[in-house]
Amino acid sequence: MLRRRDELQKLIEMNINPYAYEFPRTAFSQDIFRSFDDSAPPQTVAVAGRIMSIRRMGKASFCHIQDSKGKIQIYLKKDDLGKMYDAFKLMDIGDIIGVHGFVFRTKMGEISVHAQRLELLAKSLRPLPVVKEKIDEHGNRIVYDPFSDKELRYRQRYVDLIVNPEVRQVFIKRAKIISTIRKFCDERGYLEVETPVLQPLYGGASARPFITHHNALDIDLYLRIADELYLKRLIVGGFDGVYEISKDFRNEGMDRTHNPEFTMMEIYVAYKDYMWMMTFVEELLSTVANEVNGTMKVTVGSNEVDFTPPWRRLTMYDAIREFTGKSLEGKNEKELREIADELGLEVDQTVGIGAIIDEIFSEKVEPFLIQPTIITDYPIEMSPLAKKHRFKPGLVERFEVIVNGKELCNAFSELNDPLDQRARFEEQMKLRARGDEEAHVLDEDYLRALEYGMPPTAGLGIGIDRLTMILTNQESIRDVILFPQMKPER
RNA sequence: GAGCGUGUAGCUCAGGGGUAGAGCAUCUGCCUUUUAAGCAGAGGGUCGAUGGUUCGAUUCCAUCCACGCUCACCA
Repeated sequence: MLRRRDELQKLIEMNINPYAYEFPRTAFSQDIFRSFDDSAPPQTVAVAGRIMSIRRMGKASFCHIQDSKGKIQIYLKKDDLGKMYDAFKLMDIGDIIGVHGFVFRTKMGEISVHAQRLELLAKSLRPLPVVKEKIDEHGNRIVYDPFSDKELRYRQRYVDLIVNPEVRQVFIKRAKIISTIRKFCDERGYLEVETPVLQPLYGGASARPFITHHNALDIDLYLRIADELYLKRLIVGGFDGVYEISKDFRNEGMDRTHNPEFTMMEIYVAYKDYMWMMTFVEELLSTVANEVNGTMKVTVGSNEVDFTPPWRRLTMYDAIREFTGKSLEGKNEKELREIADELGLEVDQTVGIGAIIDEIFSEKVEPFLIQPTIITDYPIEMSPLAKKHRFKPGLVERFEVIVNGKELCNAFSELNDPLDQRARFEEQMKLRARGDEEAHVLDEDYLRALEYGMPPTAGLGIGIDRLTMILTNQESIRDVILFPQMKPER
């Protein structure tokens, strides 16, 4: 750092502004490679980027600069640059430069830019973790001593992005996923809306909220745990389809698949039911997979996941029967506990039928569903916002999409009977009174909205972070969130 | 929240009760087509923090902090 300060001072003394105002770039690295032609006259370009390596040989040097699309080699000669070549001697890996020059091919065959003019655009004062690499005879990129410390990578994501180009690709894909979802929904006429992040009551999911305080009103507000209840209010208001892609916040543990703030896409479509939504989500996710990776198939860890529709659909009971040989249909709580016991599962004594079934499913079925699978018809106890099944008592019209052993989407035929909804909320309040901090809160205004009448509606939620994990083959949510939550540095 | 593990130079890592090591990076010199450039030389560390044991601790012990993995929790 001190040395670089000295260099900075010397550059200033040479009458060079180390922090330029702009640079008239005409080309990116990759575009130059694409358009290069050995037989054509040399093309003049202006490129800019960060110096990533330097090879000095007295009165001539090579360096690689990195721009947003890749790297390109620059050849600098004292004969061509004069005073600026001396300035170049004061430049380091990490500095951002602009180069005017012509494109040529070196003796070693690398397409490079022969610098005719050099400008310093930003002097770097902090040494970059230098990653050396070479391409072996098979064309594989070998990286020596990569910048791999996860704590540093997450805390200083800017450095991670500079040094680890594959990280950049993950976030480019993430943006593509979101823009594809948006385009897909817009094309079908659904309206993108924004609903409150700060809510006087939180709802739409089972989770503990973050609480904050509004000074002027002197009231506590909650950061939303879901968008659901506000979006359905908009269906009451007469929109045919509304969707929102936004951050939700849940005040719970963090691990490989959970970050306290995460991105959710929710969509509600009037006059549709969950059967319609199954086809919708198949089309949506297969389109997204195809747009992002150019194929419906994606490698996730040691599995290959194929999003080509149609996906397998089976009921939760059938899935449990298939994977455990046990039939849960019509069983009472005592019988279910016995079955759970036989399967070697420990189920808390206080929980009800729904939770026992959910436990069996989560442990014995879900992890083994690798290909996209639609699991339908969940126990009513777990789903206070879903409509009762039209002919299966005790169940609701709900489905989840399981991919690579994890829940990716959750959808229902939305409950639009205000009296039933009130009864369900009251059940939740009883759970809350018994100490379940994650039980839903009764929302009088939401009930009032339903009392005005909500058309039959299908709703869907997709965890964008988890979707990104699958489509980019990342095993931690922290690798698909630019700035994941960390404890403060001390 | 629990268990296990990690923390040493800018980065990646060795080491080990007696004042600290490598490669790359950095600095100096040579080098006008190099590419993990090369050659010769040099500098760089509160060994995560705080206590304890010891003549002596970076090393052993305890506590704390941060991170990772697994589990628990979690739609």
